[in-house]
Amino acid sequence: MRPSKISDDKLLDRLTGVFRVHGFEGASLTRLVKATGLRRASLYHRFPGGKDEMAQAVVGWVNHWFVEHVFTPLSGPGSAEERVRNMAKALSKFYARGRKPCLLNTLSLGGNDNEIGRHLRASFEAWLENMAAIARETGIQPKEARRRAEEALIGIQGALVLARIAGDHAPFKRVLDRLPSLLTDGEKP
Amino acid sequence: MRPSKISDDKLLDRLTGVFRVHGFEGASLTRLVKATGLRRASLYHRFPGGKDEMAQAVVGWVNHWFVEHVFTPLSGPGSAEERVRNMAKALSKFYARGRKPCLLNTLSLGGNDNEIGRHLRASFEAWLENMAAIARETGIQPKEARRRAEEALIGIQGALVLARIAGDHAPFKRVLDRLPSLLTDGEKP
DNA sequence: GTCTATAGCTTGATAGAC
DNA sequence: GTCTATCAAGCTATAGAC
Repeated sequence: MRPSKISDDKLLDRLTGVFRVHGFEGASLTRLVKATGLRRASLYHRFPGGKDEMAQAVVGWVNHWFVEHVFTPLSGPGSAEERVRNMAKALSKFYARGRKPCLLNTLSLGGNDNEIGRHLRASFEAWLENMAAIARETGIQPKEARRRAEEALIGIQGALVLARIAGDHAPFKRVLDRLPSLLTDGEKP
Repeated sequence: MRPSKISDDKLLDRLTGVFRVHGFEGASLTRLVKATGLRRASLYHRFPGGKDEMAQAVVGWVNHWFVEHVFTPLSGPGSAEERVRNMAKALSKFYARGRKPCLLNTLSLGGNDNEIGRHLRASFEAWLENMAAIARETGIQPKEARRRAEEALIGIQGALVLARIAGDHAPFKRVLDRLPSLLTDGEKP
């Protein structure tokens, strides 16, 4: 077989870029082709299931990125506060300091009672649980830990929406900066 | 001329329902036709500018709804706390207690450096400013008032995203319940 | 594995009858 | 003001050469 023009990793990265900005319906084959440098038929060779499979691969790829760069460090060595700071750093990178939208948000457009929707929900829940876990670890009661994890996720998602609509990226940074105290302190923030 | 099958108000309400769920690209003429009960050509008779004009009309209509049901009560009679509670009530209705997405979020998909994007930004800014104003009114310093308004908007938008993806509408209610203390108290929440 | 070419459907939009 | 009928352009997907 011929050599690949583009690695799986780079390919998924480019596809992700289109899906996270345009959503599923807006991610036309034409846009995906332009973003990857491959032709239609080549994309279908890599993803025989078509656009659906591309979207699923993208969700899996992003989820894997989160496991590696967000969840794993969160349960690794170092103080709880330090680990949350590392998560915030990773998130800042993934969202380009508020300039790139969240795939979970844009891909869930149009309702998500489908295969992709289930994947999105699972990723979302894993993220929530990982944040709640580190909160519990610092002595916060389970219910309150869950509440704080939800508040963290709400802040992140809300700030990304605000960044996209208003073009103001400062609130996103503010939210990230507050994560350590939100997720590790024993007192109400 | 023949009698209208559907009033302007109801028509815009149905169109809004499609745009807020599917975004601009996902709001196909077929979906708009099904939602309104009108045929393609009839929709074009009402909106000669096509889908673009429909989306703009929807944004204007929602903005008008907010002016009437959210902004005006916010600067009306009653205590500041009471007025914020009324806003929360109106928001709860507009978003169906977290079950309906925000038009500002879904319509801003794909970037908003266009005519509609400018309208979205203006609506968003007006909302922010109206919340900051009531905060200032209760003695909060301008900068802090702005910060609180942003936090309120972040909470609302983030909770709506969480509701859509996770299917959990409790956090949205929690955010609304906290609005009065967030926007009117003199102390940090 | 990538390419050109093409099929078949859906989209946004319009013409013209009533 | 609403309708049927129709168009060109865009869409997803596939066939087959290299």
